Amino acid sequence: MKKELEKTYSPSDFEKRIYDEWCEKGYFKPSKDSGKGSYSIVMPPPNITGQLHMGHALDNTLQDILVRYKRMKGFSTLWLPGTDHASIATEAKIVEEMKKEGLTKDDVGRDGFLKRAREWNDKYGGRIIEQLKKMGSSCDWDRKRFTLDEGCSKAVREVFLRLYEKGLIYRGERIINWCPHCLTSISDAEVEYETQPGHFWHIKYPFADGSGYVEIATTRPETLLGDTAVAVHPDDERYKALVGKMLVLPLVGRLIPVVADEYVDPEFGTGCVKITPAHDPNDFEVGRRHGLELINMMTDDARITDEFEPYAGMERYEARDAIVKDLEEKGYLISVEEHEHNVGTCYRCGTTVEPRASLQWFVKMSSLAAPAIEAVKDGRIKFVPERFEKNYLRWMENIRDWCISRQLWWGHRIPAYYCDKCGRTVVSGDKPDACPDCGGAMTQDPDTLDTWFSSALWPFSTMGWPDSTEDYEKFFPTSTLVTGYDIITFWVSRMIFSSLEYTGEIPFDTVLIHGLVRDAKGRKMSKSLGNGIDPLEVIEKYGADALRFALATGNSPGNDMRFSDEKIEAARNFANKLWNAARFVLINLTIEKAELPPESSLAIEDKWILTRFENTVKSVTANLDRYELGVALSTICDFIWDIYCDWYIELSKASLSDRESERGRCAQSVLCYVLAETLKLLHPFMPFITEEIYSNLPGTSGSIMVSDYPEYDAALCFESESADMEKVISAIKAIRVRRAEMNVAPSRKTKIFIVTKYPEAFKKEVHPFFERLAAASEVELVDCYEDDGAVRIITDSASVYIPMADMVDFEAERARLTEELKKVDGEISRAESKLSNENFTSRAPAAVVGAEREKLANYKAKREGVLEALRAVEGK
RNA sequence: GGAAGCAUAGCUCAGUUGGGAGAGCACCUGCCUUACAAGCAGGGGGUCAUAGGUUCGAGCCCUAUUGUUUCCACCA
Repeated sequence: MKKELEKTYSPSDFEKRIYDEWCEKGYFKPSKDSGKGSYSIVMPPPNITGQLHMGHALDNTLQDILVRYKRMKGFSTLWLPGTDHASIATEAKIVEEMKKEGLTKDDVGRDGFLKRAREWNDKYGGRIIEQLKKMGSSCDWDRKRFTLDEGCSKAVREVFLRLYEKGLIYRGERIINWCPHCLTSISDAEVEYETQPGHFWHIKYPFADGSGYVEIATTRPETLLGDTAVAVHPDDERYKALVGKMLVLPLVGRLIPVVADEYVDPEFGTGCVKITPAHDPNDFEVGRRHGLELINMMTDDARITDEFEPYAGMERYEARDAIVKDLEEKGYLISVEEHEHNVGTCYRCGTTVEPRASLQWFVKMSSLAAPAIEAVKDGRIKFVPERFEKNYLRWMENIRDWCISRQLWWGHRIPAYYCDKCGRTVVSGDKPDACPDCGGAMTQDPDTLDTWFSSALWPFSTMGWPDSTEDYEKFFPTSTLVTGYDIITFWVSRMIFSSLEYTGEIPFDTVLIHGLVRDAKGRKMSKSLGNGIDPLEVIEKYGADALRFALATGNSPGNDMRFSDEKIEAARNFANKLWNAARFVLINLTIEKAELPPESSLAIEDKWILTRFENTVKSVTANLDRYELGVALSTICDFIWDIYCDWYIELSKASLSDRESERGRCAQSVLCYVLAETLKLLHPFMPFITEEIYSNLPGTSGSIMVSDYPEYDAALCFESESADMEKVISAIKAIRVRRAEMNVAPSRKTKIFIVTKYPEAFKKEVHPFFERLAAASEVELVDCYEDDGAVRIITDSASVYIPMADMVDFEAERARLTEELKKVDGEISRAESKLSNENFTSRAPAAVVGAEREKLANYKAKREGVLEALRAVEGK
């Protein structure tokens, strides 16, 4: 026995219960292959430090929509979840936590630290997963993975070894971006540039022989401590003679040469550049070409090193001030200009990064990038929307080697071992017992790998690679990757080249890109602004379905969206509307099961709603297949609200007045059938409410989750009857408009006469519609009507007369009809001129021309009606 | 410096291969009508940034301009 729904939509009453049922019944697991093939998504793994925010909510809503849709379509569907160890972010949290106890990393040691990190992961790592469940995410949780678990670690080691053996991983001293706060190197992609006001200091570098000086300009005067040359352009006539001369480095006294190098732009500044090879990537290259010394003048935490008294130990900006002051006092400072420049900052902590020469591990990118570029160019991997391909390609085509080593403990430790005695390097999955050369003891590299190194393997490491597993065979390559445009470079690009290199296959065929969720004012949600909206609070207050609706609608792929109370309320209101429509249906139900009646029993309004429904199915599936999720959802929403509720339910009330009649039972069946099918259409978007209602409908068995998604069925399209029903609807609307214009109280029911071309068969069916929906006390269909004291309503298919002599102002009526005639005439001439254009009729598609002809005919028919009405009021 | 997006109703945004401009919210007028006031019925409101072009036909395609946002690169 089905129960009635509660009076008010209260999602918290059932969302949890339903989710638990789904889990228990194993609906999130991939079904056996039904011949349709498989569909798989790997979840972008949220950081274990993370709490669910709107970005996750959006990302996961989109994935769940796709996954639920494909599952109902019959694909063997897998959505594989997991979390990311997020080395820098997590390590920073642990360090912070230890600081409260007065401890540092060195105090607890590597093992002690990792123990703490693992404990931290056990405690908080699952938090975001639980939060994702509240969204309704239909992931196979039993397959949940972690970027630092055994399988992922194995994949990482395998990849490192393979790349090393191919010579694609190397260790070398290069300029890298150093974060003095996180105390680690970071990759180029992890640097964010921001424009800051600064200065341009012009400084004298005197010649050693006392013959004057050169003027250089710099934004970072403190780096002069590390200068090992001054460079000029080889063709610069001003300085040609100076090349090879020696300069005395101010404050330091070191002798440095003037060198000639093409890198210098003679037009910029003074044309003389101080060269600090250890602290600038360009200077590093210049230094290499000229065999200059690398002088590292800063410590890990960006203080001046001991050899540079009196600045030793000073923090870098403090040293800058001191050095400028000394330069000025000693007469080296020529001038200071205001200068805006871009400063690189750490994407994690915002600290200004320090370019710094350092011994690190790198991935050689050029040969890896080529196939990754090709895969996108030749269309094997598609971006939605397409424009992000350019973004991706530009980055890939200009890629530089990837610095992968991090001076952190929380992460995959680099599988490289160095001989304590002879320094021999061995890269191996297991620790070698002794040096193969000299038998000395081996020590493992203390560094770990960039978090993104393991994320890059995610689509296949989670499927069991490098082993050949059942999941790998069935679900890899995956189908769709859903992610934000902000991590295309970090992650998407790296998955693509990794997958092609190691598995020989693309990791996914489509990348669905979404934008950022912003606040109501369009600002980025951030902790510091305090403008973040907590998805969990939204779920608490409005329900997960409303949140999902708000996130899935009203925006298009790749564009940022604003989230506001208004939006979530509108979403909740829609859920409430659907809830109440379902209540109406259930309240009126006496039938035990809702089979669709045979065509012969269907009334005109039944055929109409079925036709409208089928057309909705057609466009919704087309939209879904093109990743137009927002359009699909609003189409469903419009169908439910504007078509099903506002018209079909209202029309059905006439039939339901006698529920036990054949007509009444038929109406119940159609109400139920269309509702159930519509719920299926909506289910991927709003899984909870659809399940809750569906399970209460008669004749349904099992979960809506595993029901078949509606397929377009031409047999249920009754175009001609449907078109006739539309005519009745437009007549009802026209009557409502006239009544509203004339301020006729809704309570005042009036008799109406209709002169119409409705097909005979329908004439007897339409009375109740006008009675209920157009405030008619009585309806009479007549061949002609000749009462002058009536309100006239003219549509292209009917003329309606309402005898309300007291309401008729003939003057106004004449004016209105004249106005209407003018309008109709305008339309007729517009249509006629279009149709008389030979170019239009011969070149436009036949359907378009046909539609235009039909419009013309309708306008002409309406014109007749208006003319007739005008004659009637003429002279009154 | 390079590239891309956006510009449509008062606000926030849709607009699916080019075929008569839409929604939500806000506003105005009526309404407790056999579910729903988180609602119903009706209404006002747009030179689709500007200027050209292609086309029988342009919000949509092309070019330029203006405003705006973002990404990439980075010359000291």
